[in-house]
Amino acid sequence: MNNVLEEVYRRLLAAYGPQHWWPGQSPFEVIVGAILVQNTSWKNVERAITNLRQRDLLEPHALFDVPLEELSELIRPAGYYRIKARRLSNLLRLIVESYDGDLRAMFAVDIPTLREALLGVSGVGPETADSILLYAGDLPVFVIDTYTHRVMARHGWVEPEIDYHGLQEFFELHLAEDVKLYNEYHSLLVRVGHRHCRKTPKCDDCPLADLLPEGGPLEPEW
DNA sequence: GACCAGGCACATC
DNA sequence: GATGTGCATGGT
Repeated sequence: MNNVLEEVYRRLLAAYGPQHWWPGQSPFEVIVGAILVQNTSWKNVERAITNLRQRDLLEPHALFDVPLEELSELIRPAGYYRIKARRLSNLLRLIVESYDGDLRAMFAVDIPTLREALLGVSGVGPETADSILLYAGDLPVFVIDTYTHRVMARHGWVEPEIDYHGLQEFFELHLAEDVKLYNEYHSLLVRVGHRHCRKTPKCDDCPLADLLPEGGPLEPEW
């Protein structure tokens, strides 16, 4: 434990405990959730997934066969439901047509190749792709999101202008390559970001408060 | 009623 | 290449 990332992780884990992200769900449910949760609270996503589960649609072929209009109604509670139905359909086409719906086969592909394939799907960006690789595929890929960026930049640990790949590299270079660690770390960053690192940060009683740079968090207008 | 939520693609300059 | 905008429901 000799770098700031490890210290931050220790504190977050001590403060919040394991987050158990995407517990008890199949890899396919994680994939569906990764699309549905885009810029949306998980609570809303749960309702949508419940609709799919009730109809036994949490399987690649079954869900791919649902007409787009019907699919969009089922996922409506998740918001952006028309665009997300399209995005889900795009991703399902890859899974069904390239891997015959076999997720084990898909995740057996080497990481860079699979990541590129996922990014080739319209509606799958870097965070969604990496969430799928880490949380559904159990592959060692560190997921970056807006909170990750905010927490790291506001504490002055990275340049605010750093991009997705740069930030991802920062984590992957300074941490042991460990799926469990990547999983827990990302979820803890979302947790602390949700509570404290908002547009108007509440830094009192934040487990990272005393690690703030002189003068408080940088760029508080984010 | 404003603001926010585990992004992404596309238009415009 | 940078910046702005649409997408939409549900909770605080």
